[in-house]
Amino acid sequence: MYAEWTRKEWFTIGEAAMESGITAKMIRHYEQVGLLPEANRTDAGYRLYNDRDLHLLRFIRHSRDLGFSIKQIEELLGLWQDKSRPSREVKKLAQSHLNALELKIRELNAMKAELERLVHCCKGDCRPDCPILEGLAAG
Amino acid sequence: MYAEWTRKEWFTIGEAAMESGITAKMIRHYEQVGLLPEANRTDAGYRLYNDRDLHLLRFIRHSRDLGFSIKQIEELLGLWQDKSRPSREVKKLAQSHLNALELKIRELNAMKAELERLVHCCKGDCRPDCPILEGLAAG
DNA sequence: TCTGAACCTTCCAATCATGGTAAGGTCAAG
DNA sequence: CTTGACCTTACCATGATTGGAAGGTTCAGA
Repeated sequence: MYAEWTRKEWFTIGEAAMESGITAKMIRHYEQVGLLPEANRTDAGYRLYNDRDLHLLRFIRHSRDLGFSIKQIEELLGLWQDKSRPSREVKKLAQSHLNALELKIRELNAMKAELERLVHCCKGDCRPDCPILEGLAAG
Repeated sequence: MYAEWTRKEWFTIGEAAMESGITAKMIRHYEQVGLLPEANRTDAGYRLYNDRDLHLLRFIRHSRDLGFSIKQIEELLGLWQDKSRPSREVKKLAQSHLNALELKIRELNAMKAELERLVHCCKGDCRPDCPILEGLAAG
């Protein structure tokens, strides 16, 4: 009955993709750019992933979901694997990304406000008068 | 005294760049991808721009500032130059971009909220315990 | 008239994360 | 033994922008 208690040990890239939520395409890409170590291979050359690898992939996916760049994730991975990191460094990195996010949000909100203003002024009927175009022409 | 009342008629690409706020590099690029018509040239091959061109460039710049894509600006320019457009079409285009903006803002705000949560939990000192890394590892 | 700085030209390449395709090898089930 | 679903590599495309290289032009000052 041992087998029933043993989890699957090795996963193909497709299975790893399903498990992690990262496409097989991107997993290969991450390996190529050095974000991931070279994967184990079968004799035929198929990539094989184990639980540790999946853990890593999930970490990457969650980092991407929060909008971290590949370069930042590389740093995060380094800190994650360094058991003696000062949490200060992680926080600094996260805070810096948070600032970038906030800046981007402010920019988009400014665009949104201005665009809303124009859109609300435009009747949107069959006639050609259009405050949106006038606004774009005038600045 | 005629000259005093006559504005400058022709601008080099560098001057047009200063006037419009679009870099010379991008003006050439926009011409190449068909957003701008081919510019007039001097005998030596230098591009020349007049007031109409500058007006066009400013329109493009304001559209970019509101986050419209090149393809959308192409459509906006078509509508702008079509004196018989129905304003409905302009409004539809603008509204669609507005929706995209709002979606993006929601996504970024979700990232921001989650990241803020993690950052607030992290002491950021010299010790290795880090809720940020734990959060990324756990999802 | 020469010279040098500040322009201009074209072409090619990089960025970032992702998607797509093609041409081929591998594997398990029928 | 075939079929279909997987895997492999390699190359190209997206979108907006930026960068550089290598070379021609313009203009002001010596």
